[in-house]
Amino acid sequence: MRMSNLFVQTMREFPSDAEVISHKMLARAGYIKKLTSGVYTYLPLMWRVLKKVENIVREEMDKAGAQELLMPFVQPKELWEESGRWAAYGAELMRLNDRHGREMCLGPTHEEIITSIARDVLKSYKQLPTNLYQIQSKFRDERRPRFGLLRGREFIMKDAYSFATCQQDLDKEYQNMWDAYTKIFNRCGLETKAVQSDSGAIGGSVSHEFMVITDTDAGENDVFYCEDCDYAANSNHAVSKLPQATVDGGYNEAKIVDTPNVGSIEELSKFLNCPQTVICKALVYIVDKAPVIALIRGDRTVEETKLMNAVGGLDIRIATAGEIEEIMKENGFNAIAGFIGPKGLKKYGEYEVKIIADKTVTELKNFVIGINQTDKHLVGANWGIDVDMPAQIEDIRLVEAGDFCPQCGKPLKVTRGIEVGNIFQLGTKYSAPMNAVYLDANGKTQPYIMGCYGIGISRTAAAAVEAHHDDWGIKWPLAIAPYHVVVVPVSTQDEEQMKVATEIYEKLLSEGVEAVLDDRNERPGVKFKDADLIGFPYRITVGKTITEGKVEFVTRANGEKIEMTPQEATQKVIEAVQSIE
RNA sequence: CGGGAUGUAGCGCAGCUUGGUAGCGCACUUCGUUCGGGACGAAGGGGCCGCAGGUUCAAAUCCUGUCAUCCCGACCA
Repeated sequence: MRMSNLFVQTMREFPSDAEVISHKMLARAGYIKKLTSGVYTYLPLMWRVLKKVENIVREEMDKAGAQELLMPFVQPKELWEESGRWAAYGAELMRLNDRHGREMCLGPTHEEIITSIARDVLKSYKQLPTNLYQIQSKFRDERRPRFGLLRGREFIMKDAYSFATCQQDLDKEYQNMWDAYTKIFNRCGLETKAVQSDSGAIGGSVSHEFMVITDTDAGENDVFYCEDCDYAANSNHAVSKLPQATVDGGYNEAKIVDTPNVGSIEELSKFLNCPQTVICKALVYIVDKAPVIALIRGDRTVEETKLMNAVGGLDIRIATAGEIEEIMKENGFNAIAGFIGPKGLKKYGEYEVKIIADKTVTELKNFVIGINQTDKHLVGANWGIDVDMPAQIEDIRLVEAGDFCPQCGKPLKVTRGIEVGNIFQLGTKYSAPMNAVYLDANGKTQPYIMGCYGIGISRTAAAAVEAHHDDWGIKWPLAIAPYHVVVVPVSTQDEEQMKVATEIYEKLLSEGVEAVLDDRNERPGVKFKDADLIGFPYRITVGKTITEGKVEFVTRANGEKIEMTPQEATQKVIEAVQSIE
């Protein structure tokens, strides 16, 4: 490709609406163009990158024994009602009507479709296990699209679904996919960490996310991991052993004390001159419209996903001041947030008040707790005497750096990660309600044991930019770069330079190297800046030293510049390209 | 969805307070000079000033509404 023909417009400045580095770089270097919020055109350079990521994914999936297909993007409501997700999925599902008023949606994921296809074909245990995948655009109407390709509403995803007759086969396929993912991300030039995660709206039990570790804003997930063993988990799922802490308040007797305007744990701890660890904090949540009181030790934070799962809900939020007021009133109290306690809270409208205690509060003695009276707290409380121990005790706390590893007891570290892939064990979550069954060896019908496996293709490409860039631009890993090399004649007016540059370029092309010849009549500075910004892994500069038979060979990844002959430079690129897996 | 901000050329912005022929830099076209890290000069092309109402002799500017975009909080590839 000649640069003069390449469909690209680099910009001197970053677009003002971009926040994270991958978005800034990709927009400025002419890879993507926003159409509307969270929806981007992949311009020719970007599309080449995406196709490379796709091909790596495709090769490894095929090697792992999965078969590719392509399912429709538009899907009928009926299938989603079979699985129960038409109601459960919420506003993120892009719904629309066809001309007959039939309700449809744009596929955010394809469990329903694949299950309906599988049940028509996979009728015998002899056809199992099997794994089907596709690479396709997905649509999710995100509450808040941001970070460019990292959180678009429309994005490209590889999604795979496995069907098995038993848990052992699912376990095997799960491991098989795990191994394939490790290879895929390695080949893309990305270091990933597999972390345990919550399985969220897709459902199921066991799941892992593949995270690109990056301590920047672009990493939307907190990952807790242990350096001494293999434990690693998303913060929404992580558990830990707690460091030693005071749990006995040391009060001789239970009594109600005035705590005027002392609504926060920090203030309360100062006011009473007691550690935060001897306070039992009560937080009011609304889970799918039902009220839930979460009890947790004062120094700790509730992990809302864990709480939501403990209740079995799909949506969680902290209650508003107004809702708290109503709940209090309905149960004969009058208190504001900061003075809430579990005692005496029974109902809210048609719902019962659920009380969930985190494990951290169960060991408290002579502790401090709210009693649903504004400006008052009970000190010296004990379970079973002053307050009933809640029936449901769960781990609902957010792990903190410095907590101890649940496996080996060493301190946990925290970092941020970009989730580029995930693997789930679904079990019969879809096959059972959708009556997706096969006949086993005894002629009995059984639901498939399913798994699903996703990779964000466009997100992976963006994550690669997050992981590989500098102030001047992108540093693509060779395997997913849009082109392998740019050949730059310093002056297009100089016949000798142009001649040698063109020869190098043509030789590279003939050897299967994806090369660009920067034949623009621009000053060298412009060409170098563009080369760095676009991120060609290699650059061969043909300048004045060509009279001595030398060109400059530049490696973008490390900035190394070496003088060599045109033949040597050409050979170096050819070898590098041939060494790509 | 709640809170905050912004919409003026492909990109980055000024102009708005105090209404009066729509500007600057980059990019683009032509000519000339330059030529190893985003050159210089000259001459050009490109705007429903987000959209719709209103006030006014006159609106990018004032008023009302609306739409869009971005940022901060709860979800996920």
